[in-house]
Amino acid sequence: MRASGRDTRGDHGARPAVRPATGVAGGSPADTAAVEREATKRGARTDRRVPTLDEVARLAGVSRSTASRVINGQSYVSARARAAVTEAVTRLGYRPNMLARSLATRRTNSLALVVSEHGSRVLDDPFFARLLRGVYAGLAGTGLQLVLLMDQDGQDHAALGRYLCAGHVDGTLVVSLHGEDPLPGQLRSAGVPTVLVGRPLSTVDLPYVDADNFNGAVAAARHLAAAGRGTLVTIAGPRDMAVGIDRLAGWRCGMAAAGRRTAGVAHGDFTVEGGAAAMTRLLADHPDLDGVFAASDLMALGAMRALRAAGRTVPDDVAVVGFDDSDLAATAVPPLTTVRQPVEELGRTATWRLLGELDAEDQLPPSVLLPTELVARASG
Amino acid sequence: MRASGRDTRGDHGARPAVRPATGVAGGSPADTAAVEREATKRGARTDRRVPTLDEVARLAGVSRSTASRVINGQSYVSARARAAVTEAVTRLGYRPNMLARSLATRRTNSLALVVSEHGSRVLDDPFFARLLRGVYAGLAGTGLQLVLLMDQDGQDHAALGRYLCAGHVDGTLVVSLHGEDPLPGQLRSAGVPTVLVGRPLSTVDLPYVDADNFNGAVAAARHLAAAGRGTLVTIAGPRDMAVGIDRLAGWRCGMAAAGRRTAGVAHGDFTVEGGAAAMTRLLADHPDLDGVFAASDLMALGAMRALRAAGRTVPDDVAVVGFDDSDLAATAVPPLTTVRQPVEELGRTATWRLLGELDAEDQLPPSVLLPTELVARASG
DNA sequence: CCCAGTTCTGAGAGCGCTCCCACATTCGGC
DNA sequence: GCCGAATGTGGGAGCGCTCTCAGAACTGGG
Repeated sequence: MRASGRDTRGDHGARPAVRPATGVAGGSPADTAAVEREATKRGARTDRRVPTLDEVARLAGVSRSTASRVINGQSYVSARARAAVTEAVTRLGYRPNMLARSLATRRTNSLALVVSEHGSRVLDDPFFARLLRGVYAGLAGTGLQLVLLMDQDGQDHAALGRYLCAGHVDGTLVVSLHGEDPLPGQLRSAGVPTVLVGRPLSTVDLPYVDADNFNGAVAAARHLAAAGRGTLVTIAGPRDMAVGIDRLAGWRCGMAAAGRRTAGVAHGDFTVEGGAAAMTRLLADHPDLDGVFAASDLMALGAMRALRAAGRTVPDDVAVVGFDDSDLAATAVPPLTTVRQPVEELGRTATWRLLGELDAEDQLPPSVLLPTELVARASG
Repeated sequence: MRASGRDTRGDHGARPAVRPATGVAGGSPADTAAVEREATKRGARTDRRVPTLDEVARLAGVSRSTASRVINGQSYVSARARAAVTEAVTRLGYRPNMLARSLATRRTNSLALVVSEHGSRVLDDPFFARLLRGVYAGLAGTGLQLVLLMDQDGQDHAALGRYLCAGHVDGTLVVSLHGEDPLPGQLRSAGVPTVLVGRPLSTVDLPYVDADNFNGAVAAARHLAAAGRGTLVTIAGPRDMAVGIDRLAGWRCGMAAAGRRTAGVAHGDFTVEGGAAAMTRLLADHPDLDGVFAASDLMALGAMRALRAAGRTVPDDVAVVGFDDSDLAATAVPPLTTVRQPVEELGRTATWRLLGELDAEDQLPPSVLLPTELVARASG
């Protein structure tokens, strides 16, 4: 028994009392036996049979068809039959088996939000929380269940695609695509209605919803150039994501339009640490820099931390502009000048677009771009 | 068409060019039409028929049984048949329909992680990111898909239970239970293998895995009492969660054991803001306080912010002790003294326990409590 | 009282897959 | 050459549900 040596209790719900400190680390649960256990062997489910529609019908003294009609609230059912079935349902504690229903109707009433990113990383970025809020808002009142899927560590990336294409969900929202991810192509060819959040890099024929990253970055460049800063650098996002590419392109374009050149570019991974590291590199290469545009708020915060550590003040020595306008931007010290993108609306719009797809509405816009705008605060 | 007035583009994947700023907010996508649209009307799926096992078998010139054997990698298949089926599968782009397979096998090869909390709130708390990491670690190599489910705004809480009990998943991990949530009971009676993360308040006969909150809080009390602080207060968690109750009980017990009494208790909701508000209240009631134990790191950070705002220094004027030992604790200024709970291991252990349940292993511990320990840093 | 129209009901054929069972082959050993 | 075992294959009955269709049971107007 693997749990030997670990403090265990069976008195569920009992009020805890002072006990000797729990100790004894014991073997890690992720031991070899657990790892080698294959999925195929799994599944000796509780054998307590769950009641089926047939049993309900028999108990109610009607046919399966009539029972089904009652359960799905259809008309053309006599009051007597309806009462009998309702009674039988509660007596038996019947719950319709969704799998069987879905198999027959070809609908699951659930959608997936896929984050093409390792799970643990996702939850650290406030972007996803906001996006999720938007998606939920878009889903309100539809009766659809949203399931979240993320890359798992011990599992190849293709498992996600297999899951989605196997009929588990009616539609898919894909966010945070990297490089040439095969996922959109798979979904496309499997005929799973899909909307991408964020422009894909690969040319896949799927609708997407994105913020206008390009023009947001143009605005940032224009702002810093107009502020009379001399040596401007940028902390760009990953090279393998459209959002990184677009913001860098916009920045370059805005700089060019203002007749300026970019002194230096460093790439970060949208995290605070990445931003700080990039800033440190930029400071080493361009000690005279006095303005920086970071492609995300988190990276801007990291940059500010690195600047502070290097003895520079913000905004006096160096102006900092971020991107996102997350909650952290306004509460930062000093408050962060940033480019606002409507993240909730991104989620809501993508959801709404996907629902349209499911309803086979025509006249749907192929893709949608939502406006971004510069929010000037104290940092630059 | 609802999207009228919004900037749309069809040139998927094209490099963006400078465009006039996107504007025109347009009507919110979550308009009435979208809300009233019922789930039942949904689902005109792409009509491109997906190939079935029958078609694969026919193309390969074998029976459905043989085709199935090949696809599931069983033995007793001739090399010739195997090759023919493999060929047919790729030619047709066949993907097994999981719904049908699950219906027949009564297994779905997926587990749910249910967060009994509104989605948007979840992602703000680093606890969940760590827990998720642990769950993924526990799942590595099993081939099981994890789906995340959270409370949705426009949907009654029961929808979650219905989803889980309807055969969508083989097992469920439930975290962040509040009060007398009916969910565990539903899962129990539906026979869905379930492990709770965190002690439930209701007396439901389900195994749980939890940190030793009680003794952790005892240690915090002992620590503050031994530090020679005179007036000690605590910021407790929600009254409707076991984790809140247990930490408060532990604190009280530890204080009593040290022959001290608690000057004041304020409840927070585990967020930074809640912690700050609670601290402000406590300061008003007990201006002479010089030590505070917050039931979470986030609340401790909020408390530190409120203390700073009130002109108190940490730890000179007031000692602060948190709970969790999240990443934020070590990087806080000053670094936070806190009670470490092994969150990743909590996730790993719960997962491992659930896998054991699925494999119908006997000798499984009913419930497990993992040790906590005080980590002394500068804040108190 | 008959017949068209409406309301109600049940039989039965799927949905796409698995898996048991029976039947065909092949193989090796005496 | 014969027989049991090992190996390969197809038929068919489910899994639990939906949904069409045909027919039964009521209406009520002429």
